[in-house]
Parts: sequence; structure tokens; C-alpha cells
Amino acid sequence: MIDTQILREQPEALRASQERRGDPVSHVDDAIAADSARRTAIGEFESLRAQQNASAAQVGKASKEERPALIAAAKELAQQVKDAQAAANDAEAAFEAAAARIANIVIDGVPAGGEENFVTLEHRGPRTSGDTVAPLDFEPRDHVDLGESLKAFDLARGAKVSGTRFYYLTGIGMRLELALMNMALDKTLDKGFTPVTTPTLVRPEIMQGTGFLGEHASEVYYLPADDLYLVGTSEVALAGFHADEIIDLEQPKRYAGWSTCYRREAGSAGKDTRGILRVHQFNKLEMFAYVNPADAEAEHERMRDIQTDLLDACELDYRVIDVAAGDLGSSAARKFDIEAWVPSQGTYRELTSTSNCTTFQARRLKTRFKDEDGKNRPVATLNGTAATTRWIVALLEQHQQADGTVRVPEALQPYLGGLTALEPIPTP
RNA sequence: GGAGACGUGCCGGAGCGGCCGAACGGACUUCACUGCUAAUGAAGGGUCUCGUGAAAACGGGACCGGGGGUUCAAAUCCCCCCGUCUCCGCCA
Repeated sequence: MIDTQILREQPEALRASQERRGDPVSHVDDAIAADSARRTAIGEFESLRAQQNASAAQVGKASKEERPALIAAAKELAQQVKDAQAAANDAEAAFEAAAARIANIVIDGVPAGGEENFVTLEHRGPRTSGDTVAPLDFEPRDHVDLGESLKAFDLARGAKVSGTRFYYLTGIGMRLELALMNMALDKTLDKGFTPVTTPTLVRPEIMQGTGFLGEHASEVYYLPADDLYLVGTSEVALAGFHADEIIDLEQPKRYAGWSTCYRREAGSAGKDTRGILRVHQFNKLEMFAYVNPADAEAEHERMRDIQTDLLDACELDYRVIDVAAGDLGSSAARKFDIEAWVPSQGTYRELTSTSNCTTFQARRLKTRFKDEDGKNRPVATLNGTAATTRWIVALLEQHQQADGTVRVPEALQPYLGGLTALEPIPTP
């Protein structure tokens, strides 16, 4: 939810932001019109209501003889109040609908334009020089090939039991996932995050409040029998954690949520159908922070640094991109994605993402803090991936050896009982 | 799954349909008293929103789990939902 104060006082900032996102600028003017209509309607209702309150008080004080006349007069007023209230409610709803169409104000410096207009901030990794990654000196196998020979996952049986885009992680695959998650957990603990396992089924209000029923609505699994949604990320549950609260922000509140994530992948039929790159269910450790809005940008960089540290620990080649305005979710004011090199595809694929939602999400969820003047103001929220199942793809592909083994980066070895290489398991 | 009880402000806890934004405690803030702390006395409070105002303020409206309804008038009566608790049953 945008700030109505800004809507009234600095509509230009909103228009400029819409422009950079490639969203209709007219939404801003629609919302301004709806806001003033709503204020007029509320004003009418409230003055009638004030009259009604006064006349009801008179009835209460009146003697038995005076009452019938007063009540008759009040009856008429009651109907007017009812009508005015209905009108005010409608105007309020219309305003909210209009305001909801406006996305968060993009932070200065975010590249304008669509998906392809991202700006690369950095290329990094052991085989990276400049903006290119040195090729392997043998023909790379893809992660499916590698994973199957290592018996790290079982795609056929995943499909048999649950359908396409489902899989079993088996043996070393399962351990690798846990190793990544645990390494990330230790890192976030070190950085002051409180670990939490979150609910993966949430109520409609929470799904709505976090913004996932907007443009992502078709991505979300819904259980009609219980009126609950399956979360696509623990961001949902972590954002809802402090909903309707006034929290203490002397120190930022940082949580690391561990959960399974569910995504319908509705619009992506035929895309990434092979392997575990794009699946309906996976695990993720998600960072989430509540901070003073003044500190949001610094916190965003802090999250990005945690992410690059983790990728570095995995000895991966990757690039960090500043996502263009048009490719941001409606809640995000800025987003950094980190994409790892995938040799078999000769391209970069997203492993992490971190968004600064400024006060947009918190306003909708009613999460506030007391500022220096003791006023209640919405907090800023930020989220970012610490590790997901998908990292296995980059890990297998980038660390594959000519002999079919996969090297285990040093930092990950303690989480795998000291294992230094993953060995193929022959099928009898 | 069945039966019942309950949900009031930061906390506890009252509340005949009008005199209830809400008694009374406690906590908190300010002031007074005290050499300091404690104790004591006095005063003050929440949230959202609209309007006037440069602002401090002032005035209006709303908020007693949420949403509807009845009524001139609802914390109080009725309905639905959500949540908490107790008992019984069921499954582990």
C-alpha cells in the first residue's frame, strides 16, 4: 500500500515511479480523485452522524411525554445516516482499490525499463574474469545427468507419485540440500538472525497482505476446503509475524525462516521442464528484516553481502544484478538478484533474490514502530534468499569433474561429514 | 467429531440498551514531597481517521475479537465467522 500522504503531497514522485516501471501513470490520478471523493463522503457521513449522536442523547434525557416526538424526528435522521454511511463505505472501498493498483515507489538509481534492462553490478567467482566465466575443459554434463549418476535425485518417481515438476531428493542429494541450508543457517545466525520454522499454510488476509494475491495469484496453491493458501516462500509467514503490531525497533528484527515452498508455476508450461531448476516444491531459508525506514537501504546491502558471502563459500561463479523497475514485484522498491553460472546452459540462473519493500508491505500489514517523536509509523521490511534447493543445480554443474565426480567446496565439507567429492553410484 | 464457557484499553478486571472510550486495581509518564532510592500525594494517557491551523493545538467521527443485523440509540440484544479454554469421543 502506498502512502496516502505522498499521494496527496507529492504525486509527481508516484507518477515518475509508475513511468519507470512502465505502469500506467493514470492510476495515480485515479487514486487522487478517489481519495478526494472518499473524503467528501466521509465528511458528509460524519456530520450527519454527529447530529444523530446529539439527538440520541436528547432522547435519553427526555421525559416520557417528550420522547415520542423526538424519536419520530430521529427516525428520519437514522435513515439518512445509514445512506451516508453506505456511500462513505463505497467511496472508501473505491479508494482502496484505486490505491492498490499503484506499486511501491521505486528507489532512485534503479534502472528503468523491463526485464532485459537490468544492470549488472558485479561478476564474481573462481573461474570468472571480467564479465566471462572460463569454460570447463571438457563437455559439461547438465545437472540432471549428474544428479542421476550420483543418485542425488529421482525425477521419474517424483513424477509417478506427484506429477511433473516433483522429485525425490535421495542420498547425497538430500544431504546436499541439508548441508546448504545448514551452512546458510549458521551464517544467518552469525549475522544476528533469529531462526524460525514457519507455517506453510496461511490465511487469506496474510496472503493478501503480503501482496501475493496480486500479480502472483495464479502461482499460489489454494485449499478451498479450509480456505488456506500454501506459501511460495516463508516471506509470507515472516511478514505476517508482526502484523497488527507496534514493534520495538531499537534493534532491527531479523528472522531466518526455514520452510518448504510451493509454487504452481502456472505460466511456465514447457519452460525448464528438465530437472530440479523449476519445481512445485522446494526448501528455502529466507532472511527477513524489520528495520527503521531510514536504515532500509543499508540493510538491503547487508543482505546482499550475506548472499554473496554464501555463494563465495560455495565457490560459485555468479553475477549480481540490479533488477529493472518494470521487473520488480509491486511491493519491492529495489531488488538485487544473484544468478549463478550454469555451464550446460551457458547462461546465468537466479539463485537468490533480495527485495527492499520499504514501508509498502508494512503499511498493508499494519506493522509499525514508534519513531523518535513517539509517533507510530510503518516499518520497512526486507527479504532475501539465504539458500534453496536450487543451489544444487549450480553446485553440481560448476564443480563437476571430467571423471564424473563432483568436488565439494571446502566450506561445505563440514556439513557433509568431511566429504570432499561426490562419487557416481553405478546402477546394477 | 459432540457439548459448553469465554474474548473489554499496556496488564488484570467491572460493565442495568441511553449518564461508557468505558468503573476499579496494577504498570507507565509528569509534577510535588524526600539528601538518594523506596514510600506517599496529585495529574495524565490508547489507536485510526476527517476537518481547521504554519505549528502547538482544537473540534468531529470510528474503534470493547472480526463481520452483519435489530433499535431513535448497542460493549450490552440477535446471527455468522475467527480465536482461547474445559469436558466427552476419536486418532496417534
